[in-house]
Amino acid sequence: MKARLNSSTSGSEVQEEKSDGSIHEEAKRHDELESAKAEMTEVRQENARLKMMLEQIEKDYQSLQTCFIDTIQHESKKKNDNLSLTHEDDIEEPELVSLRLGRSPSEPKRDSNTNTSSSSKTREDQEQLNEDLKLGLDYNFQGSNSKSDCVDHTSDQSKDNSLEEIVNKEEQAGETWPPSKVLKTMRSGDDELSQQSSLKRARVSVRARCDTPTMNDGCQWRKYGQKIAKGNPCPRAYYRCTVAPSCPVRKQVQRCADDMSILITTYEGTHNHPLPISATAMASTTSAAASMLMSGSSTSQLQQPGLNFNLSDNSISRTRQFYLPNSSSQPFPTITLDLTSTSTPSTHFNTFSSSFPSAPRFSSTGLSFSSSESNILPTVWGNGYPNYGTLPYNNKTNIGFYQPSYTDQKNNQQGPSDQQFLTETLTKAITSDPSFRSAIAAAISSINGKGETIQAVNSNPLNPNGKACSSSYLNRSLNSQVGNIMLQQQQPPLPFSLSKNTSASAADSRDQIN
DNA sequence: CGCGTTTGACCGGCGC
DNA sequence: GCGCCGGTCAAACGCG
Repeated sequence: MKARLNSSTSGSEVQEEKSDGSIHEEAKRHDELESAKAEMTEVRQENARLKMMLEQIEKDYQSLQTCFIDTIQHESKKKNDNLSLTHEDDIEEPELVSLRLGRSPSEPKRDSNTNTSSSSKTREDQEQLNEDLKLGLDYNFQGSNSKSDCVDHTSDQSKDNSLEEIVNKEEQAGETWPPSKVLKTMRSGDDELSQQSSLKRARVSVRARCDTPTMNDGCQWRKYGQKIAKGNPCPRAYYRCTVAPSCPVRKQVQRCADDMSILITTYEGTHNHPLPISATAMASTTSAAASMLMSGSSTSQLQQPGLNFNLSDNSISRTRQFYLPNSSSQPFPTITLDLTSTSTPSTHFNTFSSSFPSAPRFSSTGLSFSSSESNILPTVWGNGYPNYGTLPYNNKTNIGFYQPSYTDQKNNQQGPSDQQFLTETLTKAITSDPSFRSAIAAAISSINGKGETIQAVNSNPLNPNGKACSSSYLNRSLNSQVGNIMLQQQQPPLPFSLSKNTSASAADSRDQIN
C-alpha cells in the first residue's frame, strides 16, 4: 500500500508541475494530496494494528506453549506408564514415525464422479476437489537456504521399503549419516562423519502416489544399484546425490507391493552442498520429519509410541504394515511421510483419534496428515491468518501433492464440527508427543523464520520431462498443513517450540555445518 | 567419448 | 559358523 501511496503522491506532484495554475486544478490536486495523506494515515494505523496483533499472537503463543509443555510432560508420563502396561503390537517400532501428509484417493472413482456429475456439481464441490489436490506437506524454504537438508522419502509397505535421511543438527550431534561402509570409502576425511558413524541415523520416508519411476525432488541422482528386496517383487533402486561429488545423500526408490501406484522414495543423509530451490521443499520436509523423529526418540528413548495421525482407515492399516519392520530391517529411526492416505471423512477422524497416544494401539510413532484435511477445511487457507495471507492456499492453487487422477472428491462433506474435532485431535496429538511438536516447529519456524517466500513451483506434479513427480507439491502441502493447524485456532494454537531450537534445526544447523 | 544405467559380485550385519 | 538379507561396488553396457 505504501508503494501505491507513494505513486499517487508522486503523481500528484507531477501534476502540480504540469498544472496551468487554474484554481480548479489546484483544488483537485489538493484533494488528491489530502486523500493520499489520509490513506497513508490509514495504512499506518493498519500497520500498527497488525503489529499489535502480532504481539498479541506471540504472547498467546508463548502462554499456550507453556501450558502445552506442562501438558506434554504429564501425558508423556502417562504414556510411558501405558506402554509399560500395554504392549501389544504397536511397540514394535518405537523409532518409526509416520507422517501421513497427503491424501490420494486409491480409487479412480473421483473421475467418474466428476465426469458424471460435473454438470450438476456446485462450485463448492469443485473447490473441494481443488482442495483435495492441495494436501500434502508444504515446507517452504527461502532460496537463500541453499544448504537445506536432504529429503528423505521412505515408505515401506513391506518391511524393506524405507527411505533414509539424516539430518545434521546441532542438537542431533549424535546423528551421522554416512554408513560405516560409506565412511570407509570416503577419503575426503570427514571426521564429522566418522565420529557420527556410531550414532543413529534418522530416516524419513515418504510414500506418495506417483506414476513416474521416481519423484522429482529437485536434486540430481545417479543410480548405483538395484535390488529386489524380500517381500516385494518390485525392485528397489539405489540412488546417490550427484549435485556434489562428496554428497553423502542417498535415496531408495521402490514401488509399494500392495499398491503399485504408490512410489516409495527414500532419502538418506544430509546434503553438504547448496540445494536448488526446487529441491529445498522435499529436503525441508524430510528434515523436519527427521528432526521430529530424532527429538522424539531422544526424549522417549525409543520406547515412546509416537503419534499416528492416520486420517484414513487405509492409512492406519498401511502404517502398521509399513512401519512394523523388525529391528533388522529397520536399523535406523525412520520417519514416513505418507502422502497416499485414502479414506472417507466419516471414518477418517475415528481412526485419527484412535491413533493418538492416549490409545496406544499403534506401535509406530506415526504422524499422519491426510490430505483430506484440506477438504475438511475448505475455507481456511483462503481466509488467512495474516502471516500466511500471501501463501496461495486458496482454491485457485492446487497444492496437493497428488495428481488430479489420484484425488478423491468424496471427502467434501466435512462440517465445522469435524474441523473442530480435528483441531482438538491435533492439539491432543501435539501436546502428547514432543517429537511431533518438534517436527511442526521445524516446519513453522522455517516458514516464519525464513520468510514467507513461496517457491515458484510447477503446478504440474510431473517435472518438465514428465519422468518424475514433483516434490513441490509436498512443499505446499506441508505449509498448508502447518498453516491449517494454526488457522483453526485463530491464534498460535500449538505448543511448538518455534524458537530456533527445532526449526532452525533443519536449515540453520546445516548452514553451520557447511 | 562421456555419462548414466544395469547387473552380478561382494561385503557386513544379523539371526539361528 | 552358516545362511540370509540389505546395501554397495564396479565392470559392462547403452545412449546421446
